[in-house]
Amino acid sequence: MSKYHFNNIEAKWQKYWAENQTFKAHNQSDKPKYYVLDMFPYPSGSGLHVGHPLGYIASDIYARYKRHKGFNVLHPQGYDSFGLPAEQYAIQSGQHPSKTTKENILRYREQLDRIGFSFDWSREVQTSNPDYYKWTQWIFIQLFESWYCNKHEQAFPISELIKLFEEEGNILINVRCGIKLPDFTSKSWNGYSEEKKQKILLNYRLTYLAETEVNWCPELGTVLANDEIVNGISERGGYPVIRKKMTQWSMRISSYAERLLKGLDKLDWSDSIKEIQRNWIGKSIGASVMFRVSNENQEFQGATINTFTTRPDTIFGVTFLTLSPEHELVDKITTIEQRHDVGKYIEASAKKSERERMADVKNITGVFTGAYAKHPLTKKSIPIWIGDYVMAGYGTGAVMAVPCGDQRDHDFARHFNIPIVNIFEGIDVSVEAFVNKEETIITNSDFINGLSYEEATQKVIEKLESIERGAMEINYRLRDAVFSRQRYWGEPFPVYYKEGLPQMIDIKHLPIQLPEVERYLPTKTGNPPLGRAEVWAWDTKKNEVVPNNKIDYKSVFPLELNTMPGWAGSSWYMFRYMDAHNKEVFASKEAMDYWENVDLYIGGSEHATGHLLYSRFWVKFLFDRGFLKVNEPFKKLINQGMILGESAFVNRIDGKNQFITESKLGNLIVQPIQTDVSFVNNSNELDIDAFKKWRPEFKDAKFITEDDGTFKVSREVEKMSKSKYNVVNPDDICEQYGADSLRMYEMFLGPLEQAKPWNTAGITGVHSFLKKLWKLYHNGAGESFLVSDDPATKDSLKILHKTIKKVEEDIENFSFNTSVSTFMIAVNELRSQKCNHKVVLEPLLILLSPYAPHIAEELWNKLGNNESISKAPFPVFDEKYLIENTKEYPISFNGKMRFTMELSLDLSKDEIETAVMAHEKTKHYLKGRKPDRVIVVPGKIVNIVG
RNA sequence: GCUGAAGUGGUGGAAUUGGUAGACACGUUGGACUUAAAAUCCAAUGAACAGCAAUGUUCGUGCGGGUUCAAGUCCCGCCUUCAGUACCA
Repeated sequence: MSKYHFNNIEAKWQKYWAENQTFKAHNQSDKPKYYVLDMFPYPSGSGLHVGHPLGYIASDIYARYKRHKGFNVLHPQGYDSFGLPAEQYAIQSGQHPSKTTKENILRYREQLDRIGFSFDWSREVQTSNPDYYKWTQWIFIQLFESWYCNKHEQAFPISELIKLFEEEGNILINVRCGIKLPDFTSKSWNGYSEEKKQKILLNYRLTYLAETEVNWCPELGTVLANDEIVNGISERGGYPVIRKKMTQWSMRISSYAERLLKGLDKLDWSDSIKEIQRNWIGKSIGASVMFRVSNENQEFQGATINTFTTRPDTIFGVTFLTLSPEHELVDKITTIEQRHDVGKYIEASAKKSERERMADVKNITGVFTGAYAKHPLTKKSIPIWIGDYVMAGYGTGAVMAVPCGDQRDHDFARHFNIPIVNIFEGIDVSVEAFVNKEETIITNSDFINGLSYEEATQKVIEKLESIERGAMEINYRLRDAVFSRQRYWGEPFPVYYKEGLPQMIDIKHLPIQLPEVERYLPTKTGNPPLGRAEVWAWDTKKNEVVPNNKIDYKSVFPLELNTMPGWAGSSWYMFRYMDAHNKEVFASKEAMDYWENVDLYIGGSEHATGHLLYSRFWVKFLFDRGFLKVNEPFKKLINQGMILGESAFVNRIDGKNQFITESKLGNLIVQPIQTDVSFVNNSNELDIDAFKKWRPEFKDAKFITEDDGTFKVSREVEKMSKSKYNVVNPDDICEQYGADSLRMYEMFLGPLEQAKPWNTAGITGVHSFLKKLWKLYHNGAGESFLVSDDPATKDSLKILHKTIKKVEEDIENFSFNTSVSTFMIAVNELRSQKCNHKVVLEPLLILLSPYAPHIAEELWNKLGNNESISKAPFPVFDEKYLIENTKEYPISFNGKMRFTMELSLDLSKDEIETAVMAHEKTKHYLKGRKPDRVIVVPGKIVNIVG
């Protein structure tokens, strides 16, 4: 038992940590608190590959470091266990998603345990667990029971809104909510039926049921949120997405747009991720401008088209209006002559999928409505067009077109021969629009002639406000988030329907558990899978879920058939860890007061516009309603980069079952066949026999090899994925090299936030470092433990303190990669000094233990310590060991470095100069010349010029 | 198009923030040990030129300029790659 048997050591300490609950966090402590969190994984069927633990290793290093630094550290882990893949698998296999999920979680746990994380598993959460989603449902109800007041920039209980309606109607409230509903007085409110009141209230609630245009994915049979679509196709599966009108639950995240934007300034997140969120929220300041319709159709004379513009200064350049095809007034204002063309155009554009519309950007299409509107300032009549370059979802779905100042308006005007009016001094706009607002001088524009963009904008807004035809307005790109999914494996809504109106189930009766279904597909009538459940009705007398055949619409009502999206459970889980088993509340006040929010959050940047935005929204809402003390979930965020795989390809000669080695490819036409990377060694040589056995069609394949008989593959770096056969399993690495090697190597690969390719061959470097470390604590042959109590040499102490300083700085800066190098250098130097002194070797283990906890625990134990190394305080850096009397000064001539010279540190500037000029080598380089001047930067450099 | 990040040996990547570019590791080559392999250890390794040699000289951080005694690092102008986003008015 003297060699470095990492497998035994690692198993031993993992067992020890579990049995002693070494990493259990307590909700009370004299120590300062620190909360380190990973984005919890979705437990997929393929298990973990070496890329997944990267962020977990980083957070584990930091958590362990903080413990050494005397913090009470909360470092939990759990599973985001609702989601599409388990359900897709259930559809194919008929197996219940909960079964698959449970199996996958077990497998994940095994894999995670093997890497030696310091998670407090007693706080584990699973979003698909009813004890957990009870509170997801509870939050949903709270959102339903709340409205947002812009005046106070805060959410309030809906009961207060009802009180306001009873007292003053909704006229002022609408202004405060930014909602456009017919006004009513308190008197008429009080006279409304209960049903009408409920319908009105739905327009104010923070989660609401509404017919909205949604992204429908026919292949997946569900709607998708904007962030679940990439390039017009679904993020999962890559299926086409079309626009469809459906009644859906939505979250009024748009109410929080301004606060979500402002809150970013105070967060310690990377600039890039903040910028992504800022762009996604997409604030633009401009004005609304109203145009009255004035067509011959008497009935709609006086209808008003509201437009949004960021360039009010260009208002005198307006020559037409464009409405989106979906605009509500299109139908009303179109003249009888134009009705046919308009109808055809709308039909055609509705058929286009999101993707086609995007691909079609260069094609200018549109149609004239026949109607005209009056310009609010010039009173001129301008035509109203329809064009699908105007989006229904942004602004008001209508634009005032200024062809001289906007390229799209310009293109449209030229295509349809609409006049272009120039309002820019000294600019030619006949070929393209002039869009540089900073250099604008306005002309041809009545009272704003000669003004700059800012001045003109302000004057125009003032004018429009005075004649009540517009106002300053702020618009956000951020849309309300669709919250319904037509799927089985998600949180059921705590909602039943009475007379077509949604009713919340009292929170006393939560959770509403997912019902059993026979199959996981939509019903024949197109209802979601929950439509197949036979026990899915709500009995308002018994307050429980009962069979559907009991529905009488008097006391038993049908339940909601949709389920919640994946981001529901992940939007608040960071608070559940604080008090994971609480049955009364989602987490106790004491626990939340103590832990506050996450100090350090580590996860991928792909969640920038999804999870990271939604959870900020929910936290702000829970804060408003007094359920939370904090209004941001994550103080500091680190986005770890992806670890990529190195795929291998064998090249098949076109049309033949014959493969050719890399170097002989020449100009041959070949098809690269992706092959399993386990058949390929470090020199890119293919194991031909393994490859032949892999697939029956390759059994008789012929191989044109290199001259030495080997066959070389082509390689390419891409995402690690089962379908690319380039997955490396962390279990295999642990088996062969140990978890400590895996942990250190993942850190060593490169900067945490950067994407980098995995190369198993390189792991021997850190692995042999650990072996050398082991030998440092044993006698030369690595036979017996040998650490001396003698005082250490000055040089050894210097190495130790250099290492303390560097490692501490590195961890604080999350430069874990350079720390690993620091350890390697330290161990090499200590070995060359034959250092075996406890005073040096003991602190070294504490430094190393966040990175390689198992070997550190083992050696720590061998040094005679009975407690886990994780309880040891971080070594204190002492500068006195690094102070030197002399220093190597670089001496350069004309900026070119020539040699170094050892000089005493207490020399003055002049003394250094004298010493340098007297040096033999200086004379050699000067070759008798006299220098123009000598520059001495004390402590740094001497430069001789001339 | 817009926004953000980044370009350094054969490879992954260092560089105290303006001060000896290429740390550390992989790979490669040579050597030691061994019957052999594995393991381990040692040495060399940016390029070019000169020299038997120690060594020396020149070039070198995407490209072109600039500031400075001194630039991978700062400034100006480009190029390329990656990521996010997009008829957003």
